[in-house]
Amino acid sequence: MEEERALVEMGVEDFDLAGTLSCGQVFHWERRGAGWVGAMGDSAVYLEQKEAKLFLSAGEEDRVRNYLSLDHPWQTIRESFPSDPALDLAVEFCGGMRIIRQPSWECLATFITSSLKRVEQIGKISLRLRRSFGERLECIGGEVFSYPRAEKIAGLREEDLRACGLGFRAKSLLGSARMIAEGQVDLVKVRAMDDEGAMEELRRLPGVGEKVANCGLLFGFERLGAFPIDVWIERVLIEGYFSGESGVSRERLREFTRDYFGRFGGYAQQYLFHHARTTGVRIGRQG
DNA sequence: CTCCAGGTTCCGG
DNA sequence: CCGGAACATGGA
Repeated sequence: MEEERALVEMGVEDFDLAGTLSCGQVFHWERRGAGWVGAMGDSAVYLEQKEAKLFLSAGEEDRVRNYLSLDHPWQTIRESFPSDPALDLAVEFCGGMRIIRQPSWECLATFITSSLKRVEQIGKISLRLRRSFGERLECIGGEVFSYPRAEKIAGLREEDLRACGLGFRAKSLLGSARMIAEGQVDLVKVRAMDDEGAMEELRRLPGVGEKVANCGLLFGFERLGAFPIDVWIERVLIEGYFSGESGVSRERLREFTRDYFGRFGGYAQQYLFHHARTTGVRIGRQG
């Protein structure tokens, strides 16, 4: 078919496309047939994996390689991990999953809208914002939409955002977009800061606390040592590393995760998160 | 109908 | 510094 010719093939090693796109680090990729469609920033692309081959929209090879972090040294990362029952299991389950390079604003904005929402809901909010206020793009799998720029959102009203299902998060997203549009926070400068400085700067934005800032740093600024602690990771840590002890303080968890998981701690975190969430380990809940 | 979701912020002790 | 509560919305 005519469309088939617009796909090119790329060899990949130690890579899992489905896991990478659906592990909860990015929320707007949609399944289309045997593959996925979505926007990498302002570029639409179709992606499909068959074993060690990746099929993608022609002309997007370099962007895809970069976006999917195919250059990350997966074996090195894996070997840098400590060995313990919880992490060993998660690494085996998540083999080939990459921390991708998301544009910093859309990553940060998406996580601002993530608080007290399930992963599926975060995706729906992202897609509604994109369809309502983003740019329409086309690729082989159909149409997709880019994430609206901070300047675009800054010009909207809170109720416009609430119409996309944001609830109380609308105020935070709007406030953050305005601070960035006005230049009060410069994400380009954040990129040049050290981890602590970047964290401090991001937390000036409304709706950005420690957890969201860490997600931003890990997924949007390639700080692979950042270790976001959410309710899932907290359970995993307490069950797997603190013998189920109750009342482990935030500070103790922070201190433990800062050194224990090594310089690629963010990778370990995402593997633990995805494994726990996917295998349905739910402590303190029935079912 | 009730409960809860990749949290943040504000408040009182 | 710490624990609690409010905060909107939608799906189970």
